[in-house]
Amino acid sequence: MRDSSGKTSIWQAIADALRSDLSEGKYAPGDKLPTEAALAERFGVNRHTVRHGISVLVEEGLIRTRRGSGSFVAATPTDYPIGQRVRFHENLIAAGRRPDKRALQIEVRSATEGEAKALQIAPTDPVCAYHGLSLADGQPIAVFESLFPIQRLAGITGTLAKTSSVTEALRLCGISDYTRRSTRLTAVRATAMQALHLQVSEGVPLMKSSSVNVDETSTPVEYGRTWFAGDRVTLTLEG
Amino acid sequence: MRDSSGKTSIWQAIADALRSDLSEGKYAPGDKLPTEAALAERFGVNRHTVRHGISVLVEEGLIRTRRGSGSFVAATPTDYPIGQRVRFHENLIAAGRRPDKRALQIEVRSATEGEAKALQIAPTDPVCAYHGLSLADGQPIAVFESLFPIQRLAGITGTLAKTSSVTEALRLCGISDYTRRSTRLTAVRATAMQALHLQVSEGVPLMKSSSVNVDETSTPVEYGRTWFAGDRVTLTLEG
DNA sequence: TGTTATGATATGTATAGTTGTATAGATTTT
DNA sequence: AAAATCTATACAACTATACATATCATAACA
Repeated sequence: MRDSSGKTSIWQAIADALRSDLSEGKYAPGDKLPTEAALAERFGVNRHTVRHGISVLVEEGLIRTRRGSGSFVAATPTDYPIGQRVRFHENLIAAGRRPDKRALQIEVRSATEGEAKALQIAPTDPVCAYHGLSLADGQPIAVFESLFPIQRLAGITGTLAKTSSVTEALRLCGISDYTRRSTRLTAVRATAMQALHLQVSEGVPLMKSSSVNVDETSTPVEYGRTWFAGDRVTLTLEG
Repeated sequence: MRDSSGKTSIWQAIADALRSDLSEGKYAPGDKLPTEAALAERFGVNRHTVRHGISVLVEEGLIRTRRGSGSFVAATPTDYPIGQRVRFHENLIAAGRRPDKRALQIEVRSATEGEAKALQIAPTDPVCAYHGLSLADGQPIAVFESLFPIQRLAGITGTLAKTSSVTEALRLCGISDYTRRSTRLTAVRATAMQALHLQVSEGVPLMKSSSVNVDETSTPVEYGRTWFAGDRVTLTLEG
């Protein structure tokens, strides 16, 4: 059978079969694929052969697997424009996705030297550190840490806990509008904790963004660092 | 093998995260950690995985868990000096802790041979046996049994029931001061009953102290045996 | 007032299912 | 002969679910 004419290996045939299933919309993004055991039974092959086929699609970014849980259809990468006005919520709505944020930790601490410099405050001045997770259609796309100068934004700590929206929180502190002054991008490897939150493997490349947002008087109101999952987000720069 | 490949397991990442939280002082000793369910939600993993991470810190002695109550930051070991003058209350105050005693049982019985010898009384002479629990900041640190020669200390039984303080009870019996004549230390395993009171697992190591306190005339007034929880108390010997 | 009952909450335990990894061997292809 | 492919087996790691058991706060009750 196999050796008669075709040179395609079994694992390749399985990968092709699954790929066409996906392109035909048989499984929607986020859907759970049959278990490896079920697929092995369906194709009449060993489970390892199925795994080989699946690994190809994982490599292509079409499938995400989660140990103990199953294999899932991956969402297509999200376009995320970075320009003068960067708004997470608006950006994702514009990209046709459902945005969501999850607060991981909100604390008040003193700023480090570099943070104080970015925010143009005195070293060791208190800041509100907002640690969280950004999701698109329920899939995590970035972890972030936003720092706010408390002395300029009284009460923002309590506000963040309720809204989880930076724009909203700033508005309630009297900042009706803010613009991005600077953005710096680098590529880093995911730490174990970042990988855990982003549901990727430790060490995969992330895009790290360090940015400063200022109000109408050009006074820094937020210093944010965001780590985007490289295979789920495409940063776009206008111009 | 695992660390060479650079992959950190999830439970290890969680243990690391919690450990750094503790070392950063995010949670003070005695504080309650978030529930396992809350941590599982925060990390986006199953509760069992969180439990695995927590169990590591429990093993390290950084965390104590209490079924039905929660997980708590373990208090650092209490320094307990043993010298000429040993006063439970004073010792713990000096260590910056809140002392407390809980009487478990107070009975009058006849002394055993060894007890009589230690107290220098006739065998089968009646003694007041004071069984109790010592706590620091609400956490049990020792179970003890104090024996008092009734014939020398009339009315001490009723006094103990009120004050629970050995020093106070002896003072009310005319013993204005007492000093320690001897202390013997051994290590034993916690019996089921001791483990229950100390809220530890059966079989964990305890430090057993057998001591004799004498009044100004060098007459024994108390023969005490104390079982300290090994991981919550550090006995210090001056000199 | 003090005791008991009750419900909500939290940890402990058990079982089963799923993906990840390792090892070994057989078969086919190069 | 060597490499790639596939099978077979076993175990580790994580998930999912259910239930047991301990604790705590509160209400009901004597």
